[in-house]
Amino acid sequence: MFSRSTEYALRAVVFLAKNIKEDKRFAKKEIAEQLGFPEPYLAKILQHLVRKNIINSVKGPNGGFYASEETLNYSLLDIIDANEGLSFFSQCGMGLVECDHEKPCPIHNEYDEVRKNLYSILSRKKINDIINDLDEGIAFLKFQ
Amino acid sequence: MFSRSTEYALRAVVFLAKNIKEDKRFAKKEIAEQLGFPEPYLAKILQHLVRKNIINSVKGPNGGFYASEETLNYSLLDIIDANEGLSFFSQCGMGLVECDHEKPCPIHNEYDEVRKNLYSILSRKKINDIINDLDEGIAFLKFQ
DNA sequence: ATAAAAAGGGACTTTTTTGTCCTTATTTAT
DNA sequence: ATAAATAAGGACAAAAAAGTCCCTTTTTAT
Repeated sequence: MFSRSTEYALRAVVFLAKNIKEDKRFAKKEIAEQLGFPEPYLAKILQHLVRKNIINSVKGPNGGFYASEETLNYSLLDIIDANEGLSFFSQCGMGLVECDHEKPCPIHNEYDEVRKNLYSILSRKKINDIINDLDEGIAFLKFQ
Repeated sequence: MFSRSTEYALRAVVFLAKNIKEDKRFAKKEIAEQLGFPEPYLAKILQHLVRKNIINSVKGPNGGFYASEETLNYSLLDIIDANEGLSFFSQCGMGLVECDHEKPCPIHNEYDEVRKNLYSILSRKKINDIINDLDEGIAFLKFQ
């Protein structure tokens, strides 16, 4: 549904948020190993998330990436937006440029409903909620 | 949401179905012009749809591509399936291999609901329904 | 001050998707 | 039979996405 970089970003943010208590910085190498992602590519994605203020980083020895309280307050939609934008939620399902409520394409209304639903789910769900679900054993995320 | 080739396929099938009454074969050139698609690439997609029996073709003078009564009975999901398969509807939103109802990832349930909804919409909606919507002026599809 | 450990950033490579070109096979009309 | 019009199909090219490499900057510990 979303691009691979967005998936990497989602999982990396959740990983960092899950370890927020440790008060520790995670080197890209460690994150890449834990999540099984290609390290240099992950580095790009992490850097991007830092520039967007979703996570934080410190250079130098004992430096690395980490989540802050702010991180916990971002929604999944914020992370998707930071990575690939939100055009997904407005583009016509048949690839038409001219397709809107006035002149809907044959699947406009159905798509719109689905997308609005997804949008609302993703914007309501904060990183914090996900951490809670993981802690309570309602959700699972196998790192490695 | 779906790949560009899938969008091309959807629109090409609707175009042919809309002109089913004409009892005419449309050369790839004509279809490409009407829809504004790159002709050789569209040709590939049309050939593929023919192999999947979704549309028909005849070689030689006065040959071309055309929709049959069978075409009208295919659903949008059938066309998506013919083009890119249905992995979209089973893949985890966070890119996890191990994610199912037993061990759901943090967004599994929400995604699942959205996808099931979309799946049911797309499998119910037949090409015939789309043609009816277009004829009745409920939906619009600007060719060219 | 210096060395080492980290992120930052740019250029490059590979893979996938999209798009093009050219030749072959088939069909029709003459 | 032959020529022309068409789809079929394979090889190639360009663009986009994913992934890699290497050098620079910053920070920390000594």
